[in-house]
Amino acid sequence: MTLTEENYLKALHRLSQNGESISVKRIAALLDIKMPTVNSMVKNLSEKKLIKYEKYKSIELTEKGRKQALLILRKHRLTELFLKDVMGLGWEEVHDIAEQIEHLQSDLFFNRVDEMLGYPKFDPHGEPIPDSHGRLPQLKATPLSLCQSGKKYQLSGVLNNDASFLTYLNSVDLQLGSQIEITAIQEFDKSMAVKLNGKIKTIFSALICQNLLVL
Amino acid sequence: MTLTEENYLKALHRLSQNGESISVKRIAALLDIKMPTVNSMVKNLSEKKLIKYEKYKSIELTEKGRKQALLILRKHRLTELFLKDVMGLGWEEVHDIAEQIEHLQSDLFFNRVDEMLGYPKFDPHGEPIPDSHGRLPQLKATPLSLCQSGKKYQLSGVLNNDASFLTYLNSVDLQLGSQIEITAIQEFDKSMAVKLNGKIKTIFSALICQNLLVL
DNA sequence: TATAAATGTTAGACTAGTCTAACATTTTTT
DNA sequence: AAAAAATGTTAGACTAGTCTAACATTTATA
Ligand SMILES: [Mn+2]
Ligand SMILES: [Mn+2]
Ligand SMILES: [Mn+2]
Ligand SMILES: [Mn+2]
Repeated sequence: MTLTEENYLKALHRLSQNGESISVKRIAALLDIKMPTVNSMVKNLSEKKLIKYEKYKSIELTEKGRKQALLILRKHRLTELFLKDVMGLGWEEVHDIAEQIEHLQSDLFFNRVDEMLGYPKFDPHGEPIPDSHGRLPQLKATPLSLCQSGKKYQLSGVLNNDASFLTYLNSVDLQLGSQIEITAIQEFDKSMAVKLNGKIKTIFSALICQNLLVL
Repeated sequence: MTLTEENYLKALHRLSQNGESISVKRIAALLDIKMPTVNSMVKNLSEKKLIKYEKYKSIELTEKGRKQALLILRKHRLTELFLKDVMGLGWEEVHDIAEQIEHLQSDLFFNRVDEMLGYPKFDPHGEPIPDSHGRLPQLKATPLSLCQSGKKYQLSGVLNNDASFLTYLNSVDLQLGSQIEITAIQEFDKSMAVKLNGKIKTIFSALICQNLLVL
């Protein structure tokens, strides 16, 4: 598989995550590529039996395609954790580098990464790492935006990996495992007053709350 | 620069090493690509002022092209040392992976690699690592094939990075820094009887001797 | 020095991946 | 149900990188 095909497969997998059906339009938007280009790649992936496709119908990954996607995701997430835990980079710095290293062809390399990290289950953003057969454990964290006032939660993941978001979390000392107590919820804009790690008090906008996963 | 252009530049640099002049034929042979393909890439690199080229004349890297080549070589060699010293791979395993990682675009990544390794000067095969300005220290090791009988030397580099060669050296416990004593030289085939690390006695063929650099 | 061999170049074709412009189908709105 | 909007497809062009076949130039040999 080419690097381009791998990136399409990853996009396809991501779009199939929230139950919604996959359209040419959505793939094009996610990859910032024009629809006719996507259309021709869709035909190509279909010929390779990586997706199920009929003209004007919505697109689905085949079992084969889904497995391929998950194996690339595995390399991406292992790499991110390696960059953070072994090389000491911040969780806001690792994604762009992993986006390149995920295409590396070397079992030797990734097996060693996996081994050095102690066969980890989660990446630096709390996302589960598929196993070497492409199996993905489901996790049951909920977005902070659906949580109740007065209760205490633990940060278990983030749904947005933009450096600007993660750097903001750094600035309020929030990491995976940090405690978040909701002290009040604003009716009007759904913003939350929170106490972090029992210390910092601040306000989270609705958008921030939607992107924080807690247990 | 594209990955392909980077690989051509590296090849050009390598061919310019032993003083010989660079021909389309030699580039084609080294990269296992046909001459007309090389010809068109040569025109392309020439337009980008990375090489000096006139029809039917021999090819030279410009200062700009040479610097680019050395910066890629820097990434290659830093990566090889990282794979060996940080990740524990063997010197016979690192080249192929480095061939891929050398094309990564991330100063952050390579600066961190450099830092973790303590700003090293040599790669796992004894080759000097160009500095971040593309400057390359010259080293004055000599091939074992030019050395004298009865003297003791120290292995400082290898001129061949094939896994088969390096694995052979592993099998006789030879690493960078190992002692090699020449006990006799065969007139007929220039093979050498050697004592390694004061222990193992064996015979090195002329081809092996040509590929070992010593001080 | 004339011929042959080696090397280099041009021309034209092909694939992967991208685009724009035009056309087709499906979905939504009126 | 008709018209309009949204979405999807086709056709055709372009670039990077590769190839083969044919032609040109330089170098070596007789
Ligand atoms: Mn990521
Ligand atoms: Mn990628
Ligand atoms: Mn190497
Ligand atoms: Mn390379």
